[in-house]
Amino acid sequence: MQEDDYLYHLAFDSVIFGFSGEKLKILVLEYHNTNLFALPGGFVRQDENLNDAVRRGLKERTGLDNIYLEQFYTFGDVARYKPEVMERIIRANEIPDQDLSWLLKRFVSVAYYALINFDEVVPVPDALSDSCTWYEVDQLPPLMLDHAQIVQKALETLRDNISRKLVGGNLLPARFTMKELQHVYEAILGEKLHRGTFQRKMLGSGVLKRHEKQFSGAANKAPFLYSFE
Amino acid sequence: MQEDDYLYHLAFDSVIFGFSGEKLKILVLEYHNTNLFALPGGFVRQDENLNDAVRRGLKERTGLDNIYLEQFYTFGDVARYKPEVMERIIRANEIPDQDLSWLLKRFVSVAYYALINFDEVVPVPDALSDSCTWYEVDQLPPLMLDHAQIVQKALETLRDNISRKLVGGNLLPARFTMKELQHVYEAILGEKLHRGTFQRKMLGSGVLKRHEKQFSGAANKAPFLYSFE
DNA sequence: TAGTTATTGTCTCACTTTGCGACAATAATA
DNA sequence: TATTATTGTCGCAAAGTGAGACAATAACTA
Repeated sequence: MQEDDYLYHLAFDSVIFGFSGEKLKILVLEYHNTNLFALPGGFVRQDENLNDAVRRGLKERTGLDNIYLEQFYTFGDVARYKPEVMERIIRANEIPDQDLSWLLKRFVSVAYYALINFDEVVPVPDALSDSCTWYEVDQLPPLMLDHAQIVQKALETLRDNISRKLVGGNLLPARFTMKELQHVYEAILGEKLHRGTFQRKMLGSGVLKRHEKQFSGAANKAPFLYSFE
Repeated sequence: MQEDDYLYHLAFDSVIFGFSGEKLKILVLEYHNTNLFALPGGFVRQDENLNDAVRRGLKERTGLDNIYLEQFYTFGDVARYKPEVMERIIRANEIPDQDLSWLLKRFVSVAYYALINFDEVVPVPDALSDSCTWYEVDQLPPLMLDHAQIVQKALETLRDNISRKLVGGNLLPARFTMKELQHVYEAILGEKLHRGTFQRKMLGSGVLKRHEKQFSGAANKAPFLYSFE
């Protein structure tokens, strides 16, 4: 990690959403020996597209390519510049001698949210972190800097987009039941939806393909499986 | 304009919308002796919030404070880095000796759109430009770098937001007729709207206050004036 | 002064969308 | 064969939307 490899003053942060146990979750890093929690993020190489840098970061944390990804806001307040926090992280890691002063400068951060299939992922911490772990969005640890605000805005944007873009399926496996899809919507919107109305609207949208039934072994009618497109 | 005053690699661009003659227009700069057209933009000072930098830029171009302003995307492709363009602008201006090499580096640009009342503004070019002029959005001159793409995305975002945020009034004087408001919507959406339906929806939203009538001198029923909130 | 004209505010009517309950179908169990 | 929980779908009422119609009206015309 050298000074000249990256664009000064510019970072990115990713709010990586997953869905499990009927709850919406995001990935959070914990830095070594600091008790600091943060969103996965990174820096942009001199010769790298911003979007590609974010995809590179996602690949490193999740192992996945081809993730649904959307940029939603760029955070550029002076108040988010707290060099003592970065210093604490660097110190705690006893990084070998090199010029890290560029890391102590002010950063503007471009924020993205990603939607991934929880089951496909084994999260990997970055070099400075002990862990990369799923947290329910309403039970997050205290996040450093303005990362709680970033999560908040990601959630708002996701809520605005969920009905307009039919994007909820990215949080599920390739095939899923209507009930599972409804649970995703309910977790994102934070409210119960009417079963009949939900099913009617989804089927009416024309983007769902119906497949064979899923026989779960339960003593009741088996649901169809669906996929998008 | 010194190197250390500004954040490296970071710029902003503003798509400033106005409405006149039933057309949607934006402000475009033309640089001295270059035949280059560009969006108004600028750089962020070391001790300045990103949003404040954009407001500073708007104030300089339009003279207005308290502008309706929204960040909509950050453009960070490597392809938008074309040092020869910036070099051409600098050369054409015969700027006195100082270190301008930072201007020749790659920039990531945060884009905003603003909505202003056309009649309140006398556009002011910046130091490098001959003019700052209104252009109809569908009759723009060829814009440098990726600025045409930025305008396109601004328009899409504005279209998405117009119905959700009741934001159209920012393009009109404090008091306006229902017909004028409808023309704003039609210009943004690019389609004709039904008069009765539009009026019903606007009045039903509850955010319009009705004032005295406007007697234009025409041989017909005079319309009411409205304001927002 | 009375008729004319263009525009405005509102209404009606049909059609679509949405919220919500109900009912038959069905997979496994008793 | 009856029972139970869940699913797919339907029906109905309420709300929202698109499009035409009509009376009201400001100024002009004869």
